[in-house]
Amino acid sequence: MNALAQIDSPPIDVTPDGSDYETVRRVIEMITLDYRDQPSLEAIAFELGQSPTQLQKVFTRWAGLSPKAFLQAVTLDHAKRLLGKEELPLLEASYELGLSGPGRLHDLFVTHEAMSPGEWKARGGGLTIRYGFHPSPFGEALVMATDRGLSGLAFADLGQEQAALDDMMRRWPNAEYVADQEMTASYVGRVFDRANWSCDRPLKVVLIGTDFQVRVWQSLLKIPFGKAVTYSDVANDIGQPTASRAVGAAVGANPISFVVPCHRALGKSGALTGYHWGLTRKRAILGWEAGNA
DNA sequence: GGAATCATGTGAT
DNA sequence: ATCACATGATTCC
Repeated sequence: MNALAQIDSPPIDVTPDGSDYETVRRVIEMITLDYRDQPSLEAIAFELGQSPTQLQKVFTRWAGLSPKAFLQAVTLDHAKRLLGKEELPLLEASYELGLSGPGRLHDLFVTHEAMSPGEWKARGGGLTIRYGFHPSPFGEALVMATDRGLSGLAFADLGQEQAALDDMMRRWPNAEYVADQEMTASYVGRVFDRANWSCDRPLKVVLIGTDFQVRVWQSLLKIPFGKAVTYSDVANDIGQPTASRAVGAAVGANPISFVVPCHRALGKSGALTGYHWGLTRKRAILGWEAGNA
């Protein structure tokens, strides 16, 4: 092999193929679980059966940060910095439930559309939802879409795909589900490849939830890339300052992870309080954003 | 710094 | 009605 062979993978941007994530996931897990004894890079590499340099390389390619810098990026200290910086762009054009409207709400250009109350009550009845699994930078992604747009995005660790699918199907039990990898594949490229983010055609997203939930999710969409807010910030933003706990519940019910950036909601102390698809993944996404901001 | 405790709004049963 | 929460503030160690 010649010297060029080692740059066979394009250095531009993160590869959307999910191959690095399993490694990264375990590193993050070890670092945060045993943060008391601060395992060295060597110790981690040994545990994973890899050489330190190899590990370093994989991690940096994935995160845009060295493991050390990454670790720093997910500490309380840094999280607090993400918080204080920017207020939500208070109450920009509000959207009526059931009405659709475009808006520049995310670095990923998104138009969202909410279900009408009637459609919500039907629990997905009369709706056809197509779904498929695809590798993503954060593990296997389950993508769901109606003919109106993206309606669900979930993550699964290896072997947990069925559980993720069950979880998602429970939300709209009366919908008809059709496996359709081909159809969902187009969304994966749009969502996980940043090169496609700020381009011509906005990503269409369908918010299926109660009135309150949809308001919370719309609020989340306003948080810029690499920034974060607290649950009470969101509560304020939707005009119910005492409802921060309810906001937490609604954030937790977010069906379109990553696109609706529920990972950018933190506790007031800056602590990562919870994530439906695992705290490790929340750290991973936040850290990845820190490295790619 | 925690741990315990309270007020709290929403959504599911 | 009642219960479980991805909260937050307060009040103790």
